[in-house]
Amino acid sequence: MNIGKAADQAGLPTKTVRYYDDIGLVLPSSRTQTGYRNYDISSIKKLIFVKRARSFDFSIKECRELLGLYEEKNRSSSDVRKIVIHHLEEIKRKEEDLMKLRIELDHLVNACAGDDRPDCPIIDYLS
Amino acid sequence: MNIGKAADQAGLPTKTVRYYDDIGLVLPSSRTQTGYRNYDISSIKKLIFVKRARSFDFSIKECRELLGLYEEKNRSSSDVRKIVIHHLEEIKRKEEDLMKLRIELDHLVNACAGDDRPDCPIIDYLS
DNA sequence: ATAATCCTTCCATTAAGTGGAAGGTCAAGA
DNA sequence: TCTTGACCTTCCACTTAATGGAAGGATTAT
Repeated sequence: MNIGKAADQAGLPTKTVRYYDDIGLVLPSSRTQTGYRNYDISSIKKLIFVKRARSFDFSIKECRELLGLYEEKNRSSSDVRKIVIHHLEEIKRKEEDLMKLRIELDHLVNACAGDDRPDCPIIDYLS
Repeated sequence: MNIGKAADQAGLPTKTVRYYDDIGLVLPSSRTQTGYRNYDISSIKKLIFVKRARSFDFSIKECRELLGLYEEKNRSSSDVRKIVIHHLEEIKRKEEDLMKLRIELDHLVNACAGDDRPDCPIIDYLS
């Protein structure tokens, strides 16, 4: 399958699939004599796997590790779990940070009249 | 004041202050004959302003707008408020996205035994 | 005088792609 | 057979908001 079809199957932009090849994340199964990338079912499954993992906000580095475990048939599920838990902690941390920001910004917005006068508690707060 | 002192006063790395000059966000008040940047009180206040705004996760572009309003003495507070509300919406959106991710990942982690067997609902889910 | 500590500019790197240019390939129709 | 259009290729630049380092000039302290 050509890269365009493969990208369609995986639901990824062609550019991204090419990029994943460039960085050695998901390689095409072969190349034609004229240099066209070929993707077989197995490589397309890997593209889909990466797409899902990315949608969970796993970094490319983490996707690489997960993909390794995906292919490793005598993996330990604990290895997978470890990566996901680590990522989960990261997400929780970010979520808390955002919550704090939201609360502070909410206060500022509520304190600001938002009219045509220059007096602004937001500007004051940032000064 | 030299850039090092100014950076200290603002609580920013020297590199960052130089970067803010490069992108025209906060310019030094002058330069010495030999090219050293000079920062006066007013420019240091701007650095501090930007530092605070960045800590609220405002983008450089937004900081530029806020800084413009900070300096504009006959601004309308509604203009400030508009920017902050927009940013707040963005933060709320991100927060919700993260919450959804966290919940899904939580489910996956709980479903995974995390032992030395290869069977893994997480991998299955991503496949 | 010289060493230490500043400062300067410029270039590369980070993450994860995206956009575009220049050019090669392939399949279909006239 | 020629050509047109839709593919495909590689390469380079750009995005965000800095950060790291190299090479070299300026200032300060001893």
